[in-house]
Amino acid sequence: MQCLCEKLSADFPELSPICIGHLWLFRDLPNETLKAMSQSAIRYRKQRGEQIFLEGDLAETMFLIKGGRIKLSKLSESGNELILGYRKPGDFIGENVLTDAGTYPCSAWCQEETLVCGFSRQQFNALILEHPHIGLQIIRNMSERINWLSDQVGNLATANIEDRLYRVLQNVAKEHGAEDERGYILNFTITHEELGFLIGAHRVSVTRAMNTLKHNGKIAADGKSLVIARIPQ
Amino acid sequence: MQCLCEKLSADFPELSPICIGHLWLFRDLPNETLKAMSQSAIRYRKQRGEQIFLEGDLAETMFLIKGGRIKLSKLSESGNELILGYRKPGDFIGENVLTDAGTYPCSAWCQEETLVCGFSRQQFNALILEHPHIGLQIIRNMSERINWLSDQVGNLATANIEDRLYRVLQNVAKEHGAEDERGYILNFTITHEELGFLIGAHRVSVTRAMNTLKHNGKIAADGKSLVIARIPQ
DNA sequence: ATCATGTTGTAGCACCGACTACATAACTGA
DNA sequence: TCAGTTATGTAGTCGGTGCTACAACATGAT
Repeated sequence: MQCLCEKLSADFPELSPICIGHLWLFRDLPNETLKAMSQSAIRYRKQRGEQIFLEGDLAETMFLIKGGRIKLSKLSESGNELILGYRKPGDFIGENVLTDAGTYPCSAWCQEETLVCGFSRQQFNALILEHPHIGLQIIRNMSERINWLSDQVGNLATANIEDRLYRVLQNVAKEHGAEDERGYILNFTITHEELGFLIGAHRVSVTRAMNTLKHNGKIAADGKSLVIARIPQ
Repeated sequence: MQCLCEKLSADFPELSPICIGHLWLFRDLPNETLKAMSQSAIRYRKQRGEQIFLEGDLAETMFLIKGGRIKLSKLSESGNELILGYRKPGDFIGENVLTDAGTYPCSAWCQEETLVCGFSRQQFNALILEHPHIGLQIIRNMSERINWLSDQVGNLATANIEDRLYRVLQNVAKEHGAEDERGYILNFTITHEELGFLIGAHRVSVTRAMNTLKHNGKIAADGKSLVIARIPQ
């Protein structure tokens, strides 16, 4: 079938196979429904550094990430940036369009060139009511997010920066990286400053902690990638 | 219609009107479906201090809270308890039954006498597929939870204990307490130790912070309740 | 009453980590 | 190739908070 994504994504490096247009869950839908649906969605193709939405914006659209990587962050009242996590192709962001409150609780920034597929509240509502499988998919996705956030809360509550850093690196690598016998491979760069925003620590402290982690063999640089050793058990 | 909840809840103090048995979204369902559904669910009535499930348990059941209050907590690797939040009647817990991983990311403890309604993964799946409205309801609920957790992450990342405490108190009171012209009223007791688990701080530090908050007029004791002043703007 | 248990208040020491400041890479684009 | 920018490394000071220890209550059971 005809999906707008395909036109936009002609030269796009890696693309998620998950698409409202040809999602497996739509296999058995009549063609014209599919077409209507996939064409009613708004597509955005954005460059690194651009935003999808900002914390506090009226939440009127939710998005499915087709390709790229998106950073969810918010501002702490001390004015510092605070990273809530990264989202990858196949993930949904901005699901709280359905909440009454109706503003995004965080901002979404593109870390790389990114392709997303947006749905309005009404479209989204209708979509779920008509195709409950999508609801299930979203629930699973949100559940992962809750797990991650719970983990983060656990992390942040333990004082030690070194441990916090190690665990966050593991989580990020587990979710977004590859894996081999040495451990998880994180193959996109995160600056120390960003890591600081992620674990709520000062940049300088991150640098220190990174060095001791390297020194203790818990992490290792491999060209541009970072190898995070699994916890030996 | 006949709902098991009613039998169990004969003498229960306050009960959530939300019930799979007579949820508004079921209004227009045929009576026998309703009956079958509400009777297939497992009901638990538990006392203060009992658990619904434990972190790491195989996640096979999700629950709708009918009455009472449930504390979600986990153990940090330092072995400390860490409270992720409280859930009230009408909320869902254990939604990650749908995740592949399949273990609960946290434990659920009853803070008071509590009545819950449990559904197996299969029941839950079927329920959502047949009645997508329930899916929507759950998505809304999870979205609130994500907001709370995001907020918590923000809180924990800002170093200052006093601010952390104040904000957590506000959030808890906003969600679970009453409200009058003085501010939010928290009418169930949380010990300083619990507050410590909630903000990831030492009990002694909580006591200190509570006193300065009282001294600065940000909070005030009113018998057994706690009045949390709104931020004046 | 008495005891046991749980909660809150207070003090002092030690230490982690925020912060500032500056040096040294590494990268980017003319 | 050079300058401008961004990322990383290192040092020293200082405040916040963890931790231990103990005292003062409160509550409830026997």
